Amino acid sequence: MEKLKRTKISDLLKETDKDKVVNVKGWVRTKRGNKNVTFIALNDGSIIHNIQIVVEAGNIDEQILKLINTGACLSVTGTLVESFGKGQGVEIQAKEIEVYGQADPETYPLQKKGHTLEFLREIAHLRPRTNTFGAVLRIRHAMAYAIHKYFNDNGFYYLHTPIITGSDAEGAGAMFRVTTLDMDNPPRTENGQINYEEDFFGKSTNLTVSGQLEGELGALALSLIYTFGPTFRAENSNTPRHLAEFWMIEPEMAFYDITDNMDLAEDFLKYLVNYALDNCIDDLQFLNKMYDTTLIERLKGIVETKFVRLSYTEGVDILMKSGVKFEYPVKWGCDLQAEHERYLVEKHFKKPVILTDYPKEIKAFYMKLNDDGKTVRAMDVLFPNIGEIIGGSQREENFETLSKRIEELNIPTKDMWWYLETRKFGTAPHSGFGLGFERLILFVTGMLNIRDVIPFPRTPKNAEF
RNA sequence: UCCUACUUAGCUCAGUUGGUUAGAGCAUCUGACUGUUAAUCAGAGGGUCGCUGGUUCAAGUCCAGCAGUGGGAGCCA
Repeated sequence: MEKLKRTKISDLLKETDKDKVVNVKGWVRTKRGNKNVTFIALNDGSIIHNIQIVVEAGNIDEQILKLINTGACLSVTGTLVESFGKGQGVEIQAKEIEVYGQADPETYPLQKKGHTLEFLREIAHLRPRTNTFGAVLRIRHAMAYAIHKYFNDNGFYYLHTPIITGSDAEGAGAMFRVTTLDMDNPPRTENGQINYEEDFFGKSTNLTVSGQLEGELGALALSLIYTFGPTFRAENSNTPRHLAEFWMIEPEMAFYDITDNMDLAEDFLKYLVNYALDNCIDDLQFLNKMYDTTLIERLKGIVETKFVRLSYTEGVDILMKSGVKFEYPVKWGCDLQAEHERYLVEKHFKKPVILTDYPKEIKAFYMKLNDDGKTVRAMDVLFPNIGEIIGGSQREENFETLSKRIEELNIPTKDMWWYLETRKFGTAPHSGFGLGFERLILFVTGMLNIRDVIPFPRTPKNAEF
């Protein structure tokens, strides 16, 4: 007899052709019933919904039924029928069940009842089997796909920037060292320093903190590029918004000024949120019901709202006139604190805000200096609840101005000669920004902790899974 | 890294002024129930009270140190 092919539950629930024999495989969410009939809710991760398996007494060996508990993996063959129970449209009348893997109910940690997200973090190897993580991971996938689709459809090329980098002056934070030297007995130079000339690359290397500098090289050849890859920061940050390993999207565009850059960022974010609403509504509805009943409303709001665009100077003005007593007092030149950003986004405007033209002292060396000589063409996109979701700028394309900034900030140029050469040979106005992928997923899912929107979070003191 | 709160059964949590045998709900196990919807009902088992030390006749409870986790801050995406 020909082997019956497995049908995904997502397809079965759409099936209109009833009374046919199908095979379904998945993991048991709940089992209940009496001595005449047993009901099994089966989920295969293809969709948030389960399919109900109905086992009439006598159809399946009782010994096999006994092996089936929450968490067990089954292959079920049976007839797809319209359900005459209330909770579902269709169900499967089981004819044959093979138990692929049992799950001992005494030790299997996932119960039918809800768990706290903190507990689920301790069992990151099993949490994808929960409704919540299934929904988050499917949305995460959809967003990754939508990012590639958006850029591809708009003429951007996907540039793969290196994970291992030889420059340690990218200025975005502390780095993880990459080495093959024997840490117990490293080679030394004459004055006792570790001799990285004997290391794998013949120099000291680290994991990247940003693909931007290499991204600029790509943009100054292909015009429109983006990167989408893992990024590493060895900062001892313990917050619900930071990871030591996270994914970042960094478009870089030749011939874009700061306004073009803002237009792109706004259009891009709206496209992604809209994509989630169009393609992930089942999962969003689940999250909306279980975690945040204003989620879908808020997502729709983002798509329809025009983001506020405001200079740093205007922002400081609003904060000073607000009469609010902040823990950190505001004055022109200070870096804006979380409380300041939150006031502007959540209290004053109640919508996303793009802040521009920050004082040069509080921003990175590569940002283009404005004519006033005091501010740079930076732009931060601030979202409600999340804070800074995008940071970007028009880049300084003038060789002399850039060299002077690098000198002022005492950045070692030895490892960055290649970056500076782009300003020597056919320099061009260009802009770009970085979007933290997990922060986007936080916003789209309504989750509150960044550790719950990446399958295997890397944070200080945590690399178990 | 700083501030702050928390850590008691598999999970979520009570636990009074320091005082006899540390409780509940859910989960698990056993049984009942003719179609259930995180089924229901009855019964049973289940604890090194985060770790180390201290105070005391007596510590889950008070004190100190350490660890882990949550929240806030800084760094940023």
